[in-house]
Amino acid sequence: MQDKTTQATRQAARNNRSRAVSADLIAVVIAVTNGEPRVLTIGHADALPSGPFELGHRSLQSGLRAWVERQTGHPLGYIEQLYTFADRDRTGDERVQISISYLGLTREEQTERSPTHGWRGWYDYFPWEDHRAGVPPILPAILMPRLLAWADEAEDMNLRHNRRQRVAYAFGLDDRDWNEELVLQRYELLYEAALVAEAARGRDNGSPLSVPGRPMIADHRRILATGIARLRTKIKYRPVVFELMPPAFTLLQLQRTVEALAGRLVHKQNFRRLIEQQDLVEETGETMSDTGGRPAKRFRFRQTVLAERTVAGTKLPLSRA
Amino acid sequence: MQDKTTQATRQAARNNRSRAVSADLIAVVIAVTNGEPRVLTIGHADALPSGPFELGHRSLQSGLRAWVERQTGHPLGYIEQLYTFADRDRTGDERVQISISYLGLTREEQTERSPTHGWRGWYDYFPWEDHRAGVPPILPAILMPRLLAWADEAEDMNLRHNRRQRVAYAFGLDDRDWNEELVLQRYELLYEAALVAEAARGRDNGSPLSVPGRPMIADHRRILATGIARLRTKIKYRPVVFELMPPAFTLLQLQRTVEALAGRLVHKQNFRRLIEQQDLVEETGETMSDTGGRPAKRFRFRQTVLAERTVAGTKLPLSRA
DNA sequence: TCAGTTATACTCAAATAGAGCATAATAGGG
DNA sequence: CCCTATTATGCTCTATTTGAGTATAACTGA
Repeated sequence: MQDKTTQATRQAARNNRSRAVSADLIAVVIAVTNGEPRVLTIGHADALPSGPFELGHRSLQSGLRAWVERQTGHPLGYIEQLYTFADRDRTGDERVQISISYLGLTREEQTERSPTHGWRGWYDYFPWEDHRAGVPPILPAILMPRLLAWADEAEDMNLRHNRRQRVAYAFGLDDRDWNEELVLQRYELLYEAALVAEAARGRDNGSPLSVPGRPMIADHRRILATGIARLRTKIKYRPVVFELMPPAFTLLQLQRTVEALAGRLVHKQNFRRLIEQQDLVEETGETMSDTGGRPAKRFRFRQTVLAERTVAGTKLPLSRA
Repeated sequence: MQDKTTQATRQAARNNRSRAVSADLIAVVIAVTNGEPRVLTIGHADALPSGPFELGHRSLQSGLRAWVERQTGHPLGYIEQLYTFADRDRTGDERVQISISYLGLTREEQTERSPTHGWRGWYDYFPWEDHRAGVPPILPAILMPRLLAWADEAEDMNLRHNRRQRVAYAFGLDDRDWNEELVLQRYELLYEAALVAEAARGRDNGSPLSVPGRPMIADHRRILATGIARLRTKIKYRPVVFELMPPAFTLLQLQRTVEALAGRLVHKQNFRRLIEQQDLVEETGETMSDTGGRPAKRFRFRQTVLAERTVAGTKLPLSRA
């Protein structure tokens, strides 16, 4: 049934030339604890869990789960693929390295401190991304002036104009709104403008400007940015937030989690309206009287919505204020 | 700066265990010609262009471009990554095969017929996906009865219920709307229910039911479904349709292209309203008097929107009728 | 009992989306 | 030249959806 062209192609896939490939699995594992989004790291909080895809692994996903558990002891729940990229291995040999990155969502267990891994607030890496308490001072004070200076230092007029527009768009300048999804674009601009530590590595320019945000090894911070961007996009149309919630929760807790992820505040009443009218949750019957004020009903996620609509829709109101 | 845990991890990536990996690049290349979406195929229109990622390739993308050009002579414009998956190589050796799939958008050049490749309407592979002329007869006549029968043949009550719900959701039964984005979910249901030819391959069940849609080798039809789903989703929030358009076009031509992709019709006046108010296009000044009726203005895509908003938004009105 | 705080129910207006009507500008056939 | 068919284009109208604000309700702690 298979024809010759096809056979030839598939045959080629098995011959020598493609042998020098190794595949790494890299995990961006997120939890939200006490209203802060956190990422699972290893080393000195400067690396994401990762390891090679091996013959023993039944699938990419199971290989990833195995690595994360081995390195951090933390079992993974929900995971989804982020992106695959290839790098010529920098250590000199002819090997080509393929990295397949995943986004994982869990809840941070009451685990012991460990020297080999830990949870770290993601805004440590991206301090300019948290707009819950208004625009972070670092933006107008440091980043924007430097970004604009970088844009203006371009010789070519078109390049200058292009840089300015990209900055304005990514950082919501002029009359534009801040778009919390553009995490990756912002990181890349900062990288291009050499305003993150990673940018200095390859080069020999000796200007170690004090530069914001904790760096990571290799391109791990970039991968983290990709994961954050994906998550910020996805919570708006899929019920993934619930992967980060305990079995029962109040609507305010749910709201705080969404706000933590989005890095911006939400209109409380509208948030409730949207959640309720979508039938995403049901009351447990209990009520919580924790932080002063009227006790809140507790809810649980209606697991059935996952069955009903495998690709269910969820909407979240992210106000502009 | 790097700590030991990390070094050890990255070291592991280079040792023996991960050596037996080869990476394939697979392309879903789409064009829209005469109001029909078409996919670039090789062989007897039963395979997607693909080939191994090799040392000579500068990047995954350039490797993909090289393979597509070599196999089809067709240069690629816009491409984006779709998904990466791994299979144990079925030919018996211990090799693990990683496939990285891409979506490419171009325009079909006035090329010669070729025995080794060609363009094929994508609805040949998914006849149930074209709802432009109403619900395709194949759905009520063949697929729905068989799908429901498949759901009911489950022993377990919960499984039965779950199957029914998935079918109802994916195919828009009862009061639900048809959701054109669920291409992959529908294909997977049909696969599970053994209603596509590919499903019979691994098994020895000898019931070669007449089954709809042209099959492809391996999992290529599944990859194509992934690409179609991605494209149908993406045209709603990114200005990617224009990659498929000639330099100048009328609004109706643009509309027909969108309809071809979405597999459903669009409200003409609202379509224009949306396109125009988003400043996506500008008049060329010319006018077309082709198919009877009042001549239409010709437009071109405002290339600057790509610069203005690297991740620009686009909205399209997909009516329910 | 009062002040502070959160929960929850509603109301209102602006923006968006879905549909339909009306008019304009062509080609082609009596 | 007039009439008909056909597509282009401009506008109106209504139902929804979204963003925001007001008004109560139900607790805790002083």
